[in-house]
Amino acid sequence: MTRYSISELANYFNVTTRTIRYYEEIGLLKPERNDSGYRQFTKKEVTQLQLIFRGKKYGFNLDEIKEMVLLFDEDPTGREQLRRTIEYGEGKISEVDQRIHELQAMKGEMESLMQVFYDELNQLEEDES
Amino acid sequence: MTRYSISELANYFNVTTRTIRYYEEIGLLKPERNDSGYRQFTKKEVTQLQLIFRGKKYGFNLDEIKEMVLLFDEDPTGREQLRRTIEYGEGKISEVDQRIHELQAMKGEMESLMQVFYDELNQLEEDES
DNA sequence: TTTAACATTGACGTTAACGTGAAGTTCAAT
DNA sequence: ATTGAACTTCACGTTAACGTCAATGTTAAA
Repeated sequence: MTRYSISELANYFNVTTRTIRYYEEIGLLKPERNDSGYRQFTKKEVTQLQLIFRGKKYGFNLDEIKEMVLLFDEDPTGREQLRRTIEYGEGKISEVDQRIHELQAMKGEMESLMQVFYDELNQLEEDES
Repeated sequence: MTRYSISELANYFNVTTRTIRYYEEIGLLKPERNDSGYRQFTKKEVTQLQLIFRGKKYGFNLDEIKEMVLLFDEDPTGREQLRRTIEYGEGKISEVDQRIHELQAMKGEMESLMQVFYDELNQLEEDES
């Protein structure tokens, strides 16, 4: 199994090592250590970091992201636990869906604001002829 | 023309008056004042605040939002200025579009992560019969 | 006309998300 | 064996985006 050092990951994700250490500090990651105390990252942490940076980019804060990461980290055992996990996960997915819709609304708004400028420009070009 | 007080707007947008004052501090708003120095908000500021809160919700910081607000605030006069404004605006719109796509990707990823839980639950229900 | 609810400007406090040394340890290469 | 790069853990510093007083002025209603 491939192991990565902290600076390899920092380079890959274009962040500093401090950022990754901070994520461990607040419980977002729990990488293994080797005999001398160095962090050993695996594919699992890479996946988690991907989720983290995606989430950050779209306005979720680290506390919300933590909930998501932990959700997909533990395996819920037992029907009831599974059902709760699924319910929570569906809630998060519909939150994302909500954001998509509002972003689309925002885009529409910006486009209609732009329309004013388009009209003005057309007016100017017409006057020229 | 209808005028609004600072607390009317704060109530409407569900923020504190401090927030709105802060937005004026950093140049996001420039409301008129009456004789006694009270801020007088009009429809213009309402529109700007709408843009601000939308933007914030979707990961833009106040500096980026400031650029957008100022963009739709000034009337660019002259062909060249107008063209540059349109070009900039289109860039911003495609940034929003980009975010929409990535959010959709995120949603897809979360759904496939959930699939694992669905399968496990089905497995458990089957075992029961 | 006084009282309560609003407004104003400072100005210092707070929190999230890191930045930035310092002081020491480990490892790979010369 | 030594050097330099990369790692470790403190621990204090920084910035954005407000929160939270304090001291004072304004206004509408009783």
